[in-house]
Amino acid sequence: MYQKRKIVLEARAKVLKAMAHPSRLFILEELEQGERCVCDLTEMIGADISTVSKHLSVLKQAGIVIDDKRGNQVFYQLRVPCILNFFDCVESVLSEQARAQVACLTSA
Amino acid sequence: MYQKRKIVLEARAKVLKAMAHPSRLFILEELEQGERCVCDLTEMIGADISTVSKHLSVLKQAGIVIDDKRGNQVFYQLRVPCILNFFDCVESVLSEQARAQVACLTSA
DNA sequence: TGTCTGTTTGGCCATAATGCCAAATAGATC
DNA sequence: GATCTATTTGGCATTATGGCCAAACAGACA
Repeated sequence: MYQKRKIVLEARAKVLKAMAHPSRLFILEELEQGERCVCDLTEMIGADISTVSKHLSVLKQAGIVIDDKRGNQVFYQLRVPCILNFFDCVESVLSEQARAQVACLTSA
Repeated sequence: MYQKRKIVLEARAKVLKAMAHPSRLFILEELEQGERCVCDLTEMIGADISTVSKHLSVLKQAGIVIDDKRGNQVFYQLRVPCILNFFDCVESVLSEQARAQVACLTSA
């Protein structure tokens, strides 16, 4: 039952795992606007450039972004722009949580 | 720039992180069909029941599932069924990967 | 009450993720 | 070639995750 789907589910989990970090989500949102170089993203995030570079490599490894070296800069862009549509749903998880908390408070 | 969105992105990342495991994805797919007790899921997954219970608690903590104790069994169900719509997109990431690999092979 | 079944929790170990610094690499430009 | 800039990689410490076993807990039911 599970064994049969395991390969597929492992592949999906890998993509989700790559997205599951606030800095990487920020990068994806930013790339939704268009390509960005590592230095731009580094400045916006405010972490060490090596840290940002590693985040980008995680996203690249997962197949979510692609890179393009021009001159001595590397530009990253989304490979599959739909990736951010999901957040309507994630947000509904979060707003359900908020609603439940309010309900809990008002009933107390 | 990033600091302003950090809180929101951390919340989203938490939800994604909770989903980012093959057994937990399997659980979500299974719950899409309807509620399941821990014992059912444990048998399907084939891991220790304590392991499955912990996976369920991760999903519950993230607000993705809710539990309902009836008798001495605990039934879990999806709280936000849309959670699985996302996989059309995740699949497109994966199929892009596959396509790129084929392209790479044929050009070699 | 005793005990059986189903589930959760604590403890432990092995492995993976995060983030910084420092060093290596690659292009550009002098 | 020397050097400057942009980026990646290696190394390390810290923390989180995944999985099992054993123990605790909670209902059901004799």
